[in-house]
Amino acid sequence: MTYSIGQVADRLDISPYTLRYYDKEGLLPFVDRNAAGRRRFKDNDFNFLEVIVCLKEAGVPVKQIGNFIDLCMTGDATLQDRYDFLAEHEANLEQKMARLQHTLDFLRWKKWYYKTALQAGTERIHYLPGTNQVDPAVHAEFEQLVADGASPKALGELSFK
Amino acid sequence: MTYSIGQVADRLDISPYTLRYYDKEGLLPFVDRNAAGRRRFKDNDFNFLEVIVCLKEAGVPVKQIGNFIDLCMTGDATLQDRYDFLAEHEANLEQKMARLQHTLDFLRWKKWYYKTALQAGTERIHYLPGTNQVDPAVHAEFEQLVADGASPKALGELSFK
DNA sequence: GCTTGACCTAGAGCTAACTCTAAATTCTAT
DNA sequence: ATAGAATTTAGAGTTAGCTCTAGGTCAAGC
Repeated sequence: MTYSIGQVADRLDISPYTLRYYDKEGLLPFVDRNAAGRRRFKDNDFNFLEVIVCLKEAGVPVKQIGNFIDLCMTGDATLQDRYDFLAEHEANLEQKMARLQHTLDFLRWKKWYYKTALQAGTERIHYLPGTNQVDPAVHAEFEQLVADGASPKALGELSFK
Repeated sequence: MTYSIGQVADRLDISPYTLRYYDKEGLLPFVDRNAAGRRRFKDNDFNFLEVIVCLKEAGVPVKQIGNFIDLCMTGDATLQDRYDFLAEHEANLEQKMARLQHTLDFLRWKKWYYKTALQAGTERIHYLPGTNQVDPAVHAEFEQLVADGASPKALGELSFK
């Protein structure tokens, strides 16, 4: 069974343009061509494509993905390199997710900030008296609620009175 | 207390070029200037800067961050819009983190794939007999180990024999 | 007073990752 | 058999987000 570039594009939810671009960049050396020069993807090719999509999602630049594919085409001598490559990007991704968790926490605290302002009808409730500067104690108040067991996500929900 | 662009750049680990670019894009309308036209950041400005950095990390495009800052400068009439903006990007970020978790899971299964190949000395142990195609049962085997309680992260570690 | 470094603007340049165009060919369905 | 859709290539164009250059001003230390 083989698949045209359009069929693969549909299945992976990627445009044919993008697939050809990846091919040009050396990411698809495993793809066969028919007599007329058209790409014929095999079932096994999806194993590679899955890896490419995964590494893209992990934020690995196209060129580096190309390096990895090169290792794959070289054979058993590169097994350790391929393992190391994946281990490195696993670590990178773990760090990125930890950063994003902090970002999400921050977003939730700001949501709570606006929820409480909204309920008061004005942002001034968060300002130091007589100024337009945010009172640092406001953040501390939020942190205290969390420390007392409240869910940061629920605290910011408007339905949560 | 005020701060120069260089001091702010150091503190946020962002280049002064980037800060000026953000200013040009309308992200820093709150920054004062001294008599000579140099930017003087106030302590309260860091509240805005924190939000900008957070939204950037969350993947919000610079233009949209500018829209949010505009809302902030407008006053209490936009409190609901600001809340909605943050709620939308909270949801986006939650989805993104869920996708990244799947990506991380995939990366770990592939690491296990290479760990086991490495221990066998060849990738052929994962192929269907007499072919160069990966046996789909290999992934199923990994999934079974996870279902039986193994940690996906630990399964891929080389020290885990 | 002078030098060194930080800052200013306008605008050019850069990179990554697409995204599309043009002109030609091939495949598919009637 | 033929119309229309899909595919091919080379190469141009686009966008976001910086990043830097040039030419000038300003501020702090010796």
